[in-house]
Amino acid sequence: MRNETRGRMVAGAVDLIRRRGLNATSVREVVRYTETPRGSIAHHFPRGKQQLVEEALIFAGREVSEPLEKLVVQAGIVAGLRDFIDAWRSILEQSNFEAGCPLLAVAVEQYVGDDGLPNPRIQDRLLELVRVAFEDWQRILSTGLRKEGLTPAKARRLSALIISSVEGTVALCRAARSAQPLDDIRVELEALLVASIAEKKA
Amino acid sequence: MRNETRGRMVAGAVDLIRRRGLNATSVREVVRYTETPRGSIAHHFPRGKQQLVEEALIFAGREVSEPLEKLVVQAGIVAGLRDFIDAWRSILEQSNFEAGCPLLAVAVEQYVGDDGLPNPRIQDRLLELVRVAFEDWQRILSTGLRKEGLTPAKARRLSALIISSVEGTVALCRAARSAQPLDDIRVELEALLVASIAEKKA
DNA sequence: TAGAGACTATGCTGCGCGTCATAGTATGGT
DNA sequence: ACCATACTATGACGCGCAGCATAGTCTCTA
Repeated sequence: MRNETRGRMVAGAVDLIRRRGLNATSVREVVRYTETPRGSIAHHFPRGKQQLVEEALIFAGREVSEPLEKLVVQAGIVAGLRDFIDAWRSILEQSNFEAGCPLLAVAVEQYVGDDGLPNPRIQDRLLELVRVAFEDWQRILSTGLRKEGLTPAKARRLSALIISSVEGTVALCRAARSAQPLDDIRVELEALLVASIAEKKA
Repeated sequence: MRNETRGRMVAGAVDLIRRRGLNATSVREVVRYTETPRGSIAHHFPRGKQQLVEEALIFAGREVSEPLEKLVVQAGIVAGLRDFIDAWRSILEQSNFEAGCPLLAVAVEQYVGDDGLPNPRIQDRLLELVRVAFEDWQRILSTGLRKEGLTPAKARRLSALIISSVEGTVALCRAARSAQPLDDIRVELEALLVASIAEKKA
């Protein structure tokens, strides 16, 4: 009967990974945090923590890509960029600069199992999910840029710059406890986009 | 007494945090990894893991800023950027895309102590060190940009863009197991720098 | 050459972890 | 009424962890 408990657990895992990172997020903590029954974790996620994290990454990726795709298609790449950045600013400010991007957290850590050793098998699987999510975002931005007349290569490079600089800036903002870096790169990225589009149209 | 053990421990902590992240790096693992005596950890770092990590962050920050400053002063900002990016590419490729930036790792996680809970006191101290290191890098790049005639505000924004995009890209490269994103942003960042400088001189 | 201070060896405590096993409860269909 | 199935409750197991304490060893100097 597809209970809501499962969804709460996934969303809670996303939120904890955002804040603490991958290895600092234990399944027991997810259970406490979401006030869900501890006994249900093995029931809903028979493959344990690995499965919970996998679903969290997929969920987190979609949470970004779905609204982004809608906006880029409807309002164009510049509006899409602005919204992309604003969304991250909200996450930062509403968490008092304690929350970041769960995908970045997984990309920067290595999964270490209960034996205290990195598990390459699981690590590869998680990185694959991170890669797919980032590629998805990049595809969306890239498509929007090509609609403005940019070449595929230029669109690929610019969308890579957007994603990596925003991801990096979110981390910088956490360290600085300020959204200033986000404002700074927003100005530069917008100007760069506008210039690249104008140049192509000339 | 000129003991090398201490230095090996700090360097080992840097390397492990680079690969695994902050919370996946245990003091005992540092000792195993560096083949240093376990009993010496409490001797050289009386404040325990916190102190070891603090020194690792300072060390890692300097490891970047010192060669960067030299190069920017001697060869200018464009050469500095190129070298900055090349250095990160080396770290990625020589580790088979398993190592990243230890500062970023700390910025993205929360320090969780042996009680399994985040420790805000220690977290604040670590974030402060990360902030200082990033600010140092930014100061160096910013100074190089102002020497080319850019305004302070523009120099601040561009240097923020450089640092955050490179940091973000290093993470993306780990997920993609490829240096392609780094090449992509290098092209765009160099073009942006050259254009910004030329525009100012006109 | 003897002693002091720097360094190393090793075991203990208490804790949280992920996983598994077992038992209990609720609910919907027949 | 019954029972299968979905879900929840709880405890045990073995592990690695950080921190600490105690005892042993080395080395430089006085």
